[in-house]
Amino acid sequence: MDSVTFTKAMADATRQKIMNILCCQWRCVNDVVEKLGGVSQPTVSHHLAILREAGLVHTRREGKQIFYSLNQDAVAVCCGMLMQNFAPEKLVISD
Amino acid sequence: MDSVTFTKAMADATRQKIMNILCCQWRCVNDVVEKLGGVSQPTVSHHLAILREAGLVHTRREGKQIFYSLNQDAVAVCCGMLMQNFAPEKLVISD
DNA sequence: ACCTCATATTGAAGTTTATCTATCTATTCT
DNA sequence: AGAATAGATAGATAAACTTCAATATGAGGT
Repeated sequence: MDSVTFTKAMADATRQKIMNILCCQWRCVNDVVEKLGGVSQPTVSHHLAILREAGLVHTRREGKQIFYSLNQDAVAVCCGMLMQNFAPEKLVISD
Repeated sequence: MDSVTFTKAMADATRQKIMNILCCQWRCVNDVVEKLGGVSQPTVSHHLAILREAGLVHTRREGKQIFYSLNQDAVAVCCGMLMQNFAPEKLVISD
């Protein structure tokens, strides 16, 4: 994944709130809708699709429900990429 | 600076190209326009303003020219913030 | 004071994005 | 098979963003 796709996927307050909700736990779509508050289900579904297409979330179906969780590995890799591209002099390479 | 401002400022291909040009060196606006190619001076000026307002570039006036360079410290800090917020389980805390 | 050069600002056009309501699809239960 | 539920998709609208041409600002030189 490239750094533009990554930053575009993250460049929205609602999406970052969703990412926070999905950080460290699996949640079904309706849980996210309720936790967010004030955002419709289709809107949440749309944001989740963007995060999914960017590879930033894991997905798992369980009966009628679909669970999402944040892909922390992807976030970490992308942050590393940003550092390499845009802060190379600040990067500490460990051996 | 918050993570939404940071990712929004970075969420554009032209802006990331500009950031690359300004990485590790000072450049005046016209240099950036020429290095980019195919983008007008006002457009570059606009992108530089967005980066400036986000605190991602340093600025220095020298006669008629204004020089810009990438603020790698800010990038590094913001990447660290993203890691803390969205990849806490991947974060290694050194002592 | 005027002219020139470098950059910023303004205003407009076209595109993308976020959001909603309404509807569709897929799964489970009876 | 039919109803109910969870989530996705479609279509519409309004706001935000990118870009450019034209113009304004500001610094230096003549």
